Amino acid sequence: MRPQKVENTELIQRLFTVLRTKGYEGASLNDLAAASGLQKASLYHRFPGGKKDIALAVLNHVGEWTHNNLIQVVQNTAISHHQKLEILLTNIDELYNSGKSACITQTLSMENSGDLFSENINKGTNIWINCFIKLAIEFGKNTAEANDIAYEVIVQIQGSLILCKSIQTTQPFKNALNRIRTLYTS
Amino acid sequence: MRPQKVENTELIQRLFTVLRTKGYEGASLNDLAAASGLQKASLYHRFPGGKKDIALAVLNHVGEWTHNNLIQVVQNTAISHHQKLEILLTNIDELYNSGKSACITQTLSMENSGDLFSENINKGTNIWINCFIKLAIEFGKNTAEANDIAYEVIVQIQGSLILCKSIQTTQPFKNALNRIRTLYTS
DNA sequence: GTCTATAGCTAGATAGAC
DNA sequence: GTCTATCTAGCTATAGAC
Repeated sequence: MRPQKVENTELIQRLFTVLRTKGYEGASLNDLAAASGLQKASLYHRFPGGKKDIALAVLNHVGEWTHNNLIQVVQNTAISHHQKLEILLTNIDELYNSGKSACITQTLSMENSGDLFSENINKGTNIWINCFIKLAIEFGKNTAEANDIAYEVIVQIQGSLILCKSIQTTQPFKNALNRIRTLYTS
Repeated sequence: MRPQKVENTELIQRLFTVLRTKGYEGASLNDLAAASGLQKASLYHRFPGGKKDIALAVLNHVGEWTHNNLIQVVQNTAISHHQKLEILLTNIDELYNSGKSACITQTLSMENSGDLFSENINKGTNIWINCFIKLAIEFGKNTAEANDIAYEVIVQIQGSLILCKSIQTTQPFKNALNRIRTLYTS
């Protein structure tokens, strides 16, 4: 076989960037091809199902990120829950570029594209929530409190990202991360 | 002149519904025409600038809603600030269909469409924020507190709407409205 | 003011050479 | 595995009758 022009992880990373900024309908195959460094037809070779497959691969990639950067941190028995919280906040800050980048969940949840990915997004969101519940339990919260905290974490992240884009500053996202810390430590 | 087949406010209301659910790129002129009850060419007569004009008219309509349902309530000298808060919460609940409908700000802020509407969205968001600041002042908060509360209101609304769509329940939005009440009354 | 018809283009997707 | 060339369908937008 011929050698791959662009390595798989790098390829998906580039496609991820386009989809999170332009959205599913807004990102054309020309956009995706240009950003990926491949031609359209080559993208179809890598993702036979076309644009839908590309988006699913990107969502899958985000799932792996979650596993490596959230789940494994919370499951790590070698560090304290305070350390876990700080690592999670750092990783989330990095994922969203300190508030400069949008969340792929938001850009793939319009009605047209939404039907294609809603199940995927639903599961992904619940994985995040369970992660934050588990951490809250470690902080000594009871089940009801832990649930509330976890949902509030998602609200803070998603809401602040929207606000950052709307008023073009990253301050709300930084505030949100601090608020999340307070949810656990108070 | 011929009579209008669809009255202006009603027309914009219908177009608003399509854009908030499908987004700017996701809503085609065929979609917009079908939902409006007019043909494409008739839409161009009403909105000579095409799709962009339609979206701007919809945003303008939301601006009027804000004026009537938020600003005027806060400026009303005949009612207490507690009453104002409750009326605002009721109106917001209605605007977003108790958490079932998305926010137009979110659906029009992708990169492609975003450049067209970012100034409009920025201004609109700031009007909401100023509204909530003013109310917080009436509740006896100082300037810094009032600012924090106002930004937090936006985060709660936007974040909970995203969460509702992601996990397909409206509970987070209802919780958000209660949390907003607590921000003011505690 | 609304309509049918259509222009001109770009979208997603495929065929086949290398 | 990647490419150029191309297909068809859908898109935004316009022309012109009523």
